[in-house]
Amino acid sequence: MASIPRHRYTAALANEIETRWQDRWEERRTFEAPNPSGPLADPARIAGREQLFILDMFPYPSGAGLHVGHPLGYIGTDVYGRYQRATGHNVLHALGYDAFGLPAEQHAIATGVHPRVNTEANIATMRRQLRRLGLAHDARRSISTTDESYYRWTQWIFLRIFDAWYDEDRRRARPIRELVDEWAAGTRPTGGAPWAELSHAERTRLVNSRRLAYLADAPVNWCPGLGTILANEEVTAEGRSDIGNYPVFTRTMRQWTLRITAYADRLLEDLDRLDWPESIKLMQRNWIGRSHGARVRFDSAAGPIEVFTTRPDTLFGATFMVLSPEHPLVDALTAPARRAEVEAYRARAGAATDAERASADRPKTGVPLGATATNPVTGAAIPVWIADYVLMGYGTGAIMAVPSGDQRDFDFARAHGLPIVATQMPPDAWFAAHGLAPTLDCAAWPAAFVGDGTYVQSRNDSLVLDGLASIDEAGARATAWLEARGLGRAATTYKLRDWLFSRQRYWGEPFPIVFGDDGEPLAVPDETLPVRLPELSDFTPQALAPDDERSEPAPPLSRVADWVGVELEVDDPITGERRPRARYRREVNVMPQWAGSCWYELRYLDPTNASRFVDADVERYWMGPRAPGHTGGVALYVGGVEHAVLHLLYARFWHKVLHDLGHVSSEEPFHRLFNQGYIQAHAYRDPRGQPVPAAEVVERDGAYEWRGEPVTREYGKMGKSLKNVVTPDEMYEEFGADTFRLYEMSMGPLDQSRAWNTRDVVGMQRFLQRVWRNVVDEDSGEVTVADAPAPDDLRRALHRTIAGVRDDMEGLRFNTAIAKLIELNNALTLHVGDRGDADASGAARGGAPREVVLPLVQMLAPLCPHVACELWERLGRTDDLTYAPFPVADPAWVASDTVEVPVQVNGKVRSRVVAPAGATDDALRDLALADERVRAALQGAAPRKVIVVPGRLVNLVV
RNA sequence: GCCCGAGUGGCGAAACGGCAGACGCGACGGACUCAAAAUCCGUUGUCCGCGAGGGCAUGUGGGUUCGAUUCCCACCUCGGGCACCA
Repeated sequence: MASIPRHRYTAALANEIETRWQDRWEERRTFEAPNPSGPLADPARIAGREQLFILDMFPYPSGAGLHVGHPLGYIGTDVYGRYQRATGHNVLHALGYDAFGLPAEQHAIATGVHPRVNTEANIATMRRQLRRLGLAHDARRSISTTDESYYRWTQWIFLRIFDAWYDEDRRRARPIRELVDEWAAGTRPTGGAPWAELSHAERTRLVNSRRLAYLADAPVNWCPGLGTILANEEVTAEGRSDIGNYPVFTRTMRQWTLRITAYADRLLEDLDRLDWPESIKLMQRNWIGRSHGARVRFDSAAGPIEVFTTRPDTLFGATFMVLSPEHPLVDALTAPARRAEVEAYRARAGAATDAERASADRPKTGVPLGATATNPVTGAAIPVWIADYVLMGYGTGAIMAVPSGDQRDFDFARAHGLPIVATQMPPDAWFAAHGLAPTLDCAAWPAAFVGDGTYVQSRNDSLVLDGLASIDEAGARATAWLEARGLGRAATTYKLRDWLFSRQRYWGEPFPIVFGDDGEPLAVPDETLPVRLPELSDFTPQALAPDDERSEPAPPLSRVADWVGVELEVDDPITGERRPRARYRREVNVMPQWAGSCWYELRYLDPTNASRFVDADVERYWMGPRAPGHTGGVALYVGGVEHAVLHLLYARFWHKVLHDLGHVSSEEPFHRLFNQGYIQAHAYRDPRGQPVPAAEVVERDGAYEWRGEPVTREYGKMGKSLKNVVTPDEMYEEFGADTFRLYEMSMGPLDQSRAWNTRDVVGMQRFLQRVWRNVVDEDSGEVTVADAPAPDDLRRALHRTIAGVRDDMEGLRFNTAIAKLIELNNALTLHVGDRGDADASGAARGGAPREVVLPLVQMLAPLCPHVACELWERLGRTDDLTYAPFPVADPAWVASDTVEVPVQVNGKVRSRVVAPAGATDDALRDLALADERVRAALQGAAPRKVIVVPGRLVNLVV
């Protein structure tokens, strides 16, 4: 041990430096970002600096603690933020905690510790672990969604949504009072009986039915295993809960629902204005699932049946109809002779879980109702069936079946012997691909034909599609024909459903809603917020068997009688006047996990504001639109891809409501989104399949062993159960935070997933040791830099590095920025000479030039700030490195006077020539032709063609 | 099934259509050490050759181009999303 030089940059020294600088940053409040006004204002520090709001998806405070994968994105934003501070920006960067919701509550139930106790302990642990990472966060702005001072405003925003309706004409939300006023004034039809003829109760129900937050009896995802309903987005394709993997059943219940579908078009169209990864935009587009087509009326004995179709052009091929088993007209249409069979089928369909109904490749079942409907273009009476492949929740819950043009209908027709009529002649290639001669006899077809084909057998007295060849044109003609006769109209349908917003749990925001005797919801007055979540000693949901579909939700809050009953003065939604004090019953459901994350970025801006959720000027400063047409929003939002259709859709929706109602200037919450990858790890199992500690596995000749026993390797997430967790604390201990940060950033592009390899971390530690050694003598601790100017080649390397690193930092390419800095330091080391053997010899060579060392340290600062600050100070700088202007490349030194140009013969590199920078094409060609090796390669032949890329390459084509 | 994305040394990865493999790990050789660790220096895609040098190489097969890891088409493999959405 004595042989290690006293002043070597070891983990111990790194730890000492890091904790010292972390304390100093905190004392000096280095990372506090000033607001333009309000309690966090500091106009002097804002002047001349452009604002920049960068954001991480905030974590939920897990009891499991952090592993090395968690901070990847946080380090990325920290590096970017520190770089932007050095380029003169006023950077807002903070981190809060998403602490309400099912994960925290499930954990609390498992451990028997109250979620608040748990949550607070976990937040404290995470704060400590993250502080040790040296993140440049403004600590004043950290919030937890469970703080009363926070969820008070979550409730307040909910009330704004409750008190709003969507005006389709103006394409925006408006206060519900304006709707009441327009109805009362008679300027807007109610869609039913005139306002004046309605009773107060009827008016209340009408108004409530139009709110953006409404109670509705609707099919919901009931999950007895969790004791709550779930949003569609929280249910997996297998029909199980995202959390806990319990069965989910479809049940009709009266639940809070948010009218996100009103925003479907804007959520879809505004994606085009966002700087987001295309893949995420695509996922949101698919989730919203807008389809254009037509609604068409088919008359039946029980009244008109309306269908939605994207292919009105194929109406002539509609040979039967299929209704969803839950369709309201099924009863009326069912012939007495068919009733028993229909009822049996409906019962079976109802009992099937979503999982069973979801698999697309199972046989198409269904039963006929014994009724017919009239095809509006052919006048034919076609049979009506029910089948579970038609879903009540999409379109109208009924379809016209065109077996020749839709594979599902084709399968169904084949299974049940229903007629198939072609309306298009498929192209010859289609038949050829199926090994078939062209024919209109669909009995010979192996599948439905979907695509452009010439229309046939598609005409009646007044509508002729025959001879057309385009789906769009034929569809437009058919739709126009239907519209002219009142039989249908162009229509748009979405996959997106309204957002089921209540949970029968304890650990969430209580609704700021009470009920009177009529059972209609009423908003509690704003000034009574927050509606506090009562402290319960028994917070567990009632134990329900996960498979018991018939169980009933029992929200824990319903057990708190003195909380549920409340005496209040509330405003009458119809008159707008305050009612006399009376007794009400509180809503006992709570909001879902996603509520708090729908607006948290706004609270970072103004965390202490007691009179508004965020000050308008402060919001405009940080998030306002940057130019006409700009959506505004966070400048850079970094997080995992798993929230593509959950948090990211919900937050956009809330933000748009707030924008419509004039509460925020930005139209979108997150202007630029970046998805960081995941850090994964190898895990190892012994021959019995038991995971063994990954850290103790050794590799021998390409195989893996643990305690002499062969083990198998797999790859996946880090987790306790796989015994492959590596924690940041271990990395701090073994290498220091700077090395850890550098390693994570050097592993590859930030948006790519990669495998953790503790073995590789040492590379970055060696790099920092070499940098350190170029500045500080390892034995004496003396700073050894020289004031003499750097030689030209070193200076050139410096300026090229500066230009490259700036580029990489802007583009979040930290891995290549680090590679460039290592190269520069290697060049510097070469210049200083091998100092491994002597102290005097290094000094004799004059040490590393200060003009290179200082910018190198500055460029390192965003990546490994502690050691950079330490070196900066040891180099005699007394100014704050965090705000020292980032080095600027001198173009004169980025270019060099000579360039080495590769010479190709027929596209293969045969030689290189050195030419002056800016040499003409002719000069380059002559140099190339004069080259010995080129002449050998040409073997006396004269090039037929010469391609010269100035400064880059010569290619001689023989 | 449909829709995205990705395939480059032993490993993580670089490369505005222009020198494939920067940078790091590992491995091998050396220095220092009684020794080991740590650190430092050198070599390291692959094949042929003593060498100078040359051949082959970016999942596979085609194409565009003077020139393709990069652009286009088809296929294979892996990863992700959606999944009876009419």
